[in-house]
Amino acid sequence: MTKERIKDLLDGGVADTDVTVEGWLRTVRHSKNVSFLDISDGSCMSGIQAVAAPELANYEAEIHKLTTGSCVRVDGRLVESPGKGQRFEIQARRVEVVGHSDEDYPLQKKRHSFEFLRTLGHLRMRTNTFGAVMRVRNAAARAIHDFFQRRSFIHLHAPIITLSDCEGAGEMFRVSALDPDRTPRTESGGVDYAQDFFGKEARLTVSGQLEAEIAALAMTNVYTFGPTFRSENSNTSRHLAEFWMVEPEMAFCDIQGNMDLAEAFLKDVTRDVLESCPDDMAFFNERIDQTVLETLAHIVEQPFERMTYTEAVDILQRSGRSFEYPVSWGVNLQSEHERYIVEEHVGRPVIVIDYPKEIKAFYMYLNDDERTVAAMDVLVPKIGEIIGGSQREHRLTQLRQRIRECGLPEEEYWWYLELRRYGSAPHAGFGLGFERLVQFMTGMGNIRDVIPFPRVPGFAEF
RNA sequence: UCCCGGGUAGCUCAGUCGGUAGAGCAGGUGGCUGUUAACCACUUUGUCGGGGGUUCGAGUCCCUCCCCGGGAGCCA
Repeated sequence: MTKERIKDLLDGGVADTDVTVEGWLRTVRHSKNVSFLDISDGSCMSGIQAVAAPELANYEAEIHKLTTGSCVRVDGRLVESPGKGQRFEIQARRVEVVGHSDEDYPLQKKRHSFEFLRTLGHLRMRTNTFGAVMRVRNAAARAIHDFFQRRSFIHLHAPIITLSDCEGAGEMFRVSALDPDRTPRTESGGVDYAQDFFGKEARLTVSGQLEAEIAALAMTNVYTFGPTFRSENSNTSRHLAEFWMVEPEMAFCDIQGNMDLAEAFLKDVTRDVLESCPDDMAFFNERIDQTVLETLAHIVEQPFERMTYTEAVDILQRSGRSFEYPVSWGVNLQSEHERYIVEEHVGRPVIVIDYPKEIKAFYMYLNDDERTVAAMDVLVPKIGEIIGGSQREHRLTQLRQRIRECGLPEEEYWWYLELRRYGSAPHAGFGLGFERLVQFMTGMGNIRDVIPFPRVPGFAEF
């Protein structure tokens, strides 16, 4: 008698062997002479059907009263199913009710709205969709580590708590051990953070990039894959207050090498997930977004288009389109502009580089034209920007100049500047929002449904 | 944060001109059946998102707040 996961039974089970499965009932169908239990253990899309006959000792007392959501352990014989709809089923020899489910179990056999399921964070993973999301998310995470490990990138654990507001990448959550009702004050009346836990004002990280640069200038190629926090009041289907970010950083690398890595990364990870989760992906293509497999095939098969910001502006201006936000050289590309270029003009992913320095961060490499920086955005259909990155400014003089131009306090970047004094090297990297990648690969419309426990303004339940 | 659209039974929704609320599903009871979101009959269930206002009377009209969705901004 072997205890196996349902996935393994359906993939490689041998008929007429004894098996044990443990899981939760998706549905139950009781007849007078037989009960059908659809058991799922989360290991794969489909469950397995167990058939229980009235001869079983606890049939009347327990089995016949089983309801959806109950947890059971079934010992029995794996047999070829005489019924339609499944290859194997289990002729139960023993059905143990591990955990009874009350009759007000909120998950029904019919389809639920994702909004409703969001209020059931403790149960929604038992549904088809969230099970599939969790498995694809897992496969994508593994694919990401595999991609970098194959290339000898070192996985860097960047800090969660940070003292620097460096990047200015967004509003940050404060971290404090002070009693909020009795905060110590300085003479000028402000909070005296010198008395706080770290002796300074501390926050949750918005990016591991600057720490990744430290590591790249010692280990050559590194990547971070960890949680990131933004306290912006963003109420959209693409933003979370807590999300996971992937940030590779490479020494001896310029914007071209950065683009090459980003493209290879998306292609490899996508291919990997398509191969490792065929059933889940078929489900998403059938029930969630009927173009998702086609879109992903494009990612894997077709080369990404590459263009400069200046060329993108030119395309938009000559498109004959009237955009809500007019296009001119120097303005940021809006969602509508990115979508036009990706979905209508090119029809496949696009990498845009060399943006005006005024609309990009201080740390980006100043190009020879002294008007643009070596920034890079990877744009994909529907999601828009999925990757943002740049070649970093590794020259001390230029970096100092840019910090001044951006009105940032030089002293707070002392270590970042020192990296440019002690063996600086050209380096580049990018950031990828992991949930946006999962959204893109599953076709799920709302980012709150591709993370197990979403944190957004006004909501952090479960 | 801004602009739209919503919030009615456990879920998904309908509710006409302002006249005191309905369907399907789920749950319950009974029946039937190697069933597949099973089926058939009967049946329980409502602070109509909260507060205020207009009115003889408000699910319906007005104000306000909260929440959800779509889009935008910010961004990943």
